[in-house]
Amino acid sequence: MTLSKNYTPSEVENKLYKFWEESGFFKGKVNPEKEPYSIVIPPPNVTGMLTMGHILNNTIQDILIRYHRMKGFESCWVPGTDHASIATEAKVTKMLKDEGIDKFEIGREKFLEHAQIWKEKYGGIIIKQLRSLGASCDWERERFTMDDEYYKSVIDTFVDLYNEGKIYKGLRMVNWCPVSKSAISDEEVIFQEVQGKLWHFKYPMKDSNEFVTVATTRPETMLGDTAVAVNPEDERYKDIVGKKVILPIVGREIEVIADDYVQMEFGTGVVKITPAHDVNDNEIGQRHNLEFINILNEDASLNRNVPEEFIGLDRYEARKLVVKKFEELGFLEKVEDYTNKVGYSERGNVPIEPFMSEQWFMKMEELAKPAIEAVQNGEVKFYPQHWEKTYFHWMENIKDWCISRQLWWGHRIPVWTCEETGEQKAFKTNPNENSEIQGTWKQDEDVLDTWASSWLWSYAVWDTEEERKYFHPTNSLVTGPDIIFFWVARMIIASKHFLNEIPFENVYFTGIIRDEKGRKMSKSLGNSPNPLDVIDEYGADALRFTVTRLSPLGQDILYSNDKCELGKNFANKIWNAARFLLMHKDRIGESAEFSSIKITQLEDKWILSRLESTIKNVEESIKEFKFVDGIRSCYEFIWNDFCDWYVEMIKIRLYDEENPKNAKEALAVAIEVFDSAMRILHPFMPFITEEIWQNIRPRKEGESITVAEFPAFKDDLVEAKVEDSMEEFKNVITAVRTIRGEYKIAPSKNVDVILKTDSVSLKENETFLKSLAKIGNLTLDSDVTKPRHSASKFAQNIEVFVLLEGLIDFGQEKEKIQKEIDRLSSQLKGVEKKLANEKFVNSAPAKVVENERNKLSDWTQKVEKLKENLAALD
RNA sequence: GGGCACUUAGCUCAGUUGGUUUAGAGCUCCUGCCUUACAAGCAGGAGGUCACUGGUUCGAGUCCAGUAGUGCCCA
Repeated sequence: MTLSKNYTPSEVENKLYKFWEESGFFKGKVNPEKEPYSIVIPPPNVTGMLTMGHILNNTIQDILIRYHRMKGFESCWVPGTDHASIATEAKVTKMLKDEGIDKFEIGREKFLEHAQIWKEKYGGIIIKQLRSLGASCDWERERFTMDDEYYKSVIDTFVDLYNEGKIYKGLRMVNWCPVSKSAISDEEVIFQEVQGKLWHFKYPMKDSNEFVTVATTRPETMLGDTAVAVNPEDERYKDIVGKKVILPIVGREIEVIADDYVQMEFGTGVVKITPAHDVNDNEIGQRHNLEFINILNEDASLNRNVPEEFIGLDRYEARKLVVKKFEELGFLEKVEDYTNKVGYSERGNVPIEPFMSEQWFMKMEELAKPAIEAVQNGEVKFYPQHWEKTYFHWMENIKDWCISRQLWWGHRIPVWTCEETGEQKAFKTNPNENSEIQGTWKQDEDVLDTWASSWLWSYAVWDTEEERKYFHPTNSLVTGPDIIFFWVARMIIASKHFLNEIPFENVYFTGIIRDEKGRKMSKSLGNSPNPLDVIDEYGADALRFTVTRLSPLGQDILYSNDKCELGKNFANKIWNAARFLLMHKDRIGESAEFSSIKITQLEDKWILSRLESTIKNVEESIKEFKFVDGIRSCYEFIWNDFCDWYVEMIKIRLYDEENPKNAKEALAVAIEVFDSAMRILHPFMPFITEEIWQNIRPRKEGESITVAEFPAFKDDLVEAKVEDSMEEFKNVITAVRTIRGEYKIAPSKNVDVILKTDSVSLKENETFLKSLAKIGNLTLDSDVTKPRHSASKFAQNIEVFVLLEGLIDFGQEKEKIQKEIDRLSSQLKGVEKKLANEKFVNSAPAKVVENERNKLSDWTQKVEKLKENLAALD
């Protein structure tokens, strides 16, 4: 068979993925014969598209799952998406609006129908996109957080917690998103620095000509002020505490109160208090029994609790008008530029409003305890471990969770109120359809926070109880640290509370993919490449290789498309190595049977030894989640060991016309090794390894590398002596090549070389030396003096002399030798100093001291020889 | 204000429990090569007082403290 000179990923990737999926290699089922290995995907937003973040995240999951599949685990990777209440509802609302349909006019039922249609049509694109990355998910298990079964689990969970008394309704201050007209969680509020103003307003004292000056960044909220506060320690204001102030514009009398919260240094030391529209003011309001005046509608326009002319104004219009009024009244003292941090709604991308509203809350403190322990005692391990600190800090200061959202798309809160009796109760099924339950019941209008559904993900995705028991706890979760609170912590809480099991043993937190300048990738910056375009251009394997290679444990990644060259070049290198083997196979005919070959050649022993070390490295790296090390190890083995050295060495045997057996055996070993290399690399680069694996040897119909055995580490094949001999060999060749380079000897021209050594191994491998270093006459002699017309170099302790009659530049040669003498001498001083230090000799391990002694004798000898060589040039 | 991380070659990063000659890769750069797998390649080379200052130690890129800078999280 002939392969094209360059690897073309597009020609193989789709074809292979189709083959894998149709063959059902990715399916996981309960199999008592095998140990399970399971992963649940962090469900991407159903409205989402594949981003570079997903690429990194899912590549790592795929490495884990493919590796364990090959190791013989019953592996199962469950894919799916979440329903993303706010994001989806916003999209559907907008779509309807564009069609001239108002959400509220059509009502809840109709809206949900539209949403469902939208989801079927446009949702979950990302799941299809993951296939082009090579992700080996069990696609038949694709889950959605609003699937019937899953929906039921979420509702059941709510009802159970409700009945345990863990859920309550309360009037609280929440983060209100005026765009989605819903509460959002603390975690969905993004603080951004904003260049704003600090307005200084004068409030007149009642029955006096005095004023107090307050500073604010949000003038419109003054319409809801119900107090003015000073610090009780503040001497300046001691006498006004308890007095009344007339709130300008509104005309309300409000009191001056004293509270520790007020910072004397900030502004004038007097602050306005708006208990219904500021978190801190809210607390003060509670402490001082202040009136809570809500001045906002759900869309952040002003409601009827403000003077006539403000009613219905947008909050920012109202701000302008308030400032204008103060100016007119002469109560605007000054305006300063001021930078402050404003909370923005992650979804609506507008400033949020602290807003008093009736919401459902979950009591978290008790629930969190077992989840804290699970991480403390190592049941759940974090990689990198330092994220534990963040986890503990949040968990130990956990606040009650606002789980209601004023939306329709989601799990509707199953709390019902009896119209006749007013009784409130949670039901797992509609009480109106249950003849045993009396009365007419009306269900709560709100839906649950999306995370209150995805927190069951680790265990609610399994089909049956039997399956869950087999696959759960899952083995590893791979996710971003940005959702450590949203999701990771809550999954641990849910799983511990409901099953008394951990949801996963390991959590691997990926880094964040940034652009070359270190900026986060975002739509607005336009610095976020479309992964599908990257895959088209470079291939999925190249992209996988690149993100893995650039992604040390827990570190952010500075990514740019051109870095995929690295992976593309590697893929091409592998491709050509395979091509090389196949070309020789065509020429030579069938190779020998590997198992029948007696391995005697140095390079064969060496490559087999290196292969084993590589297997060991890769396995350890996967175990420790150090994927960079694993892929680096593969890269070095294939490129440096196999291609640069091994292939070059076996060429001599492959072209051995006199003894065809040599060629067949060499090819057999090479193919055996390469076959293993493909299997080791497969979890990282699935496509190219499959394509080559299929071609390198005859395979049966339907056989696949995805379910082939991962090479088992065989300790006895690691041979230190062989590796040492090979190092010596490589060093000699490099020394000759370096001299050739220094003296600009044409690559086609042979040189004569003398090696001052009695190395048996070198003697045995003379042919290779000659071939790889382009040597004409080669002499190995332990008892030789430097020929005058030669350049010399040390290869370890072997002196290498390259005879350069007529070419040698004595001046240059002397300079080089002198430089080397100087360098070694200074090194020697350090060693001598160490060895002269009694403390060192006494307290350092014997091995280390021994090492230093060896250095001393080696280098001393070398320096002597160099001096001799130098003298010989005079 | 509190916490977490990071700082090693021009760039992106490795560097295991402190001890392996000269702190390693890749990219970039320089030199020479279309050598019968690969120019997306081959061979060779240059390039670093490991952010700074102290400390612990016989010995520090590695451990500790402080300083500076960068990034993120929380308030």
